[in-house]
Amino acid sequence: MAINRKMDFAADEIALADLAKAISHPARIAILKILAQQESCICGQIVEGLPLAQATVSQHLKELKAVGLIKGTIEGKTSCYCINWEMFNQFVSQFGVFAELSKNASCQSQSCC
Amino acid sequence: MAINRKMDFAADEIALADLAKAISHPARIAILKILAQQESCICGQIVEGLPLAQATVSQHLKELKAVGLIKGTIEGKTSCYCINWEMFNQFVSQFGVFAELSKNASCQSQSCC
DNA sequence: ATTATTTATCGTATATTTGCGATATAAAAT
DNA sequence: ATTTTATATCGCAAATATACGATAAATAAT
Repeated sequence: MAINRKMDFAADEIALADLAKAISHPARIAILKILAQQESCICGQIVEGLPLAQATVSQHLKELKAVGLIKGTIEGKTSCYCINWEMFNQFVSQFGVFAELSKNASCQSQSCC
Repeated sequence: MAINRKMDFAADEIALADLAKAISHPARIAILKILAQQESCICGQIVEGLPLAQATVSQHLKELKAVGLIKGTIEGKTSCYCINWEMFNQFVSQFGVFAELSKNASCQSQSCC
């Protein structure tokens, strides 16, 4: 890669890409589905629900937590995770930007595609 | 990684993860923004608009095209790309699934998060 | 016909991600 | 006090992703 060009992009583009990266693995999609179904809590049952080792699941949970898509607290011996809907909805709403940009597009030609 | 566990997940989870991965780099977010602004066409100006070498941009375009988020056609000497809104909207709509799952969640406790 | 322009692809170096066994940590159960 | 249980972290191997120079391919301009 020689050098990482990530920082040459706009902050909002980096932020959106980071959120997308957080859900760019089927395991992390599956985790979000499990958490959505149970609304909250669910501790280590996530491990049982996935075809991965405990260490690997823990790592995926860490990545989701790092970008703020889930919250996690320690409850005695176990850990408890849930979706951070505020962040999740903020993430999804960012896709509206693309449609807005296209509304006042400079060229509506559709000439080639 | 030893072995790739991707295929142990559900097809729809893999598909959504693949789309998310396609937009998990700021360069590809930036490309989609440029294409949205111009609605269609725009060939190699994308390269000018990005802080990356031509070969790198071409590779990013290829990835977006591979998942169907953009369409591209050759127009004589140049290439013309545009957003595939059908795929884009289908992608975004998939995030609604998570909210739906949470509606009939088995536990609304919010006890720990 | 030759040259210039545009874009895709190849090859390769480096960076990052993924996966997991081993181990650490910390609370609960005995 | 010791053992069991639950989860996070470390360290490493293998897989993927990123970046780009060099080059190919194909059209347009001269």
